[in-house]
Amino acid sequence: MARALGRIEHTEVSAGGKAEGILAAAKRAFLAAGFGAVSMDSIAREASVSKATVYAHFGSKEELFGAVIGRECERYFASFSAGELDPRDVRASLTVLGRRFLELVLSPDAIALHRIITGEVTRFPVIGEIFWRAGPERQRVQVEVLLRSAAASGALEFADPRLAAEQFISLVRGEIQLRQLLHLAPEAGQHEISVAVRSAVDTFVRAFQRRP
Amino acid sequence: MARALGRIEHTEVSAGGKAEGILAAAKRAFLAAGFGAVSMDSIAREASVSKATVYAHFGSKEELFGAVIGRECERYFASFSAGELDPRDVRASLTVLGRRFLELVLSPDAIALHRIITGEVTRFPVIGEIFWRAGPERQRVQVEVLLRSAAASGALEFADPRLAAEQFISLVRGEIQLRQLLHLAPEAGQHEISVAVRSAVDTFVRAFQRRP
DNA sequence: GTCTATACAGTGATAGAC
DNA sequence: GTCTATCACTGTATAGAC
Repeated sequence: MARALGRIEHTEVSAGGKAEGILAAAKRAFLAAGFGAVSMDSIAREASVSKATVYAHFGSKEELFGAVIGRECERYFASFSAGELDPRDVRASLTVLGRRFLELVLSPDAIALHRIITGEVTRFPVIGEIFWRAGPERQRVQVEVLLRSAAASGALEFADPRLAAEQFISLVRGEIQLRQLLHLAPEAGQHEISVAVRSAVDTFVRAFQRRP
Repeated sequence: MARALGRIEHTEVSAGGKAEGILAAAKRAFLAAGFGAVSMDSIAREASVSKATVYAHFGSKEELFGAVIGRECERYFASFSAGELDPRDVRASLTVLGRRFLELVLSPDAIALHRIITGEVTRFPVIGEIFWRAGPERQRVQVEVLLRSAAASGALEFADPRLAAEQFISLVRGEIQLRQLLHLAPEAGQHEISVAVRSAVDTFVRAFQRRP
């Protein structure tokens, strides 16, 4: 009984063992400061374990970094979906999808992830492809599916739906993501997101509406 | 005479004294590997001076880094210009401008600069604003000037020229820049750039051409 | 200003006891 | 598996001679 209590007290932060606690601490540290500015000492301290325990679970700093990045890529972008959209009202569907996209890629964690991946891709070439497959490529595919059904319903017409999906995403992203990446704006509010999405949808629909 | 010869031999790489040589070496090292992965030792070795000389000119690694970044931002983006364009042939003007834009931002040095700035902006907040003012903001202003004259000549019409300029740049950039940033493509060839610009101009003109 | 030599802190990683 | 203590090494930065 006393032992069980002791164990419960020991798993203060995370409920999934020490490996989870280490991953959580490493995630916070890496996303906040980058790879080079974080030490294994600080991660161990933050996770309330010794440095040797960190090395018992992850063979090196690089390995721990890779585990964190792969995990976060899957976690964040898995939530993006084009489901529950009405393909007949294409304007409303594009607006909802654009809003989901912007809310995701402008979230503080996604911005931090984007920063560290582009900053460290030279040292860890593999994380570029992991990020691309989990994020931008998956998003473009989802948009493309919606555009194809919109074309089938006759509302819009595309010579190249894949390219059109890419262009829609580019319009929605605009320059607002870059401003966030560069720390030029405090945070993107709901109003700002609404305005950006509406402008993008307007321009996109004008360009691709069926002509008589 | 012998002394002069000795001096000439000593300024092997750069013609502007040791500070220039140090800056050149630091630029190559930082752009290739990032801030954290570069040591002052390696910069001094590359510049053929001692480490103490580096510190005599730049008080710290951070100061040297800031000097390199500010310099390169100015150097690269200063070449972008919207001059010598015919505002009456708006399609041709947009194509030329889009090509200039893509050739600039997809150049290996610009990609490397973009990577390191977004990667280190958390540690050096000031470089975000330096980059923004020298690059994206200046480019958007140039595009906006062209769009206003195109609207005056009657070819296109814009409710918000500033927003339209932002959207044109977003369309031209597409996803090709991100693929370069993530090391997913070896390099952007002339053909790829031509295709990307043509698609962007097509969509943009369809969205903003004057309607009867 | 420039060099050689070095101080000093901090890093990633490991050995050995429990 | 986990800890304490320690290793070998590299990093930034500086002192002192010239």
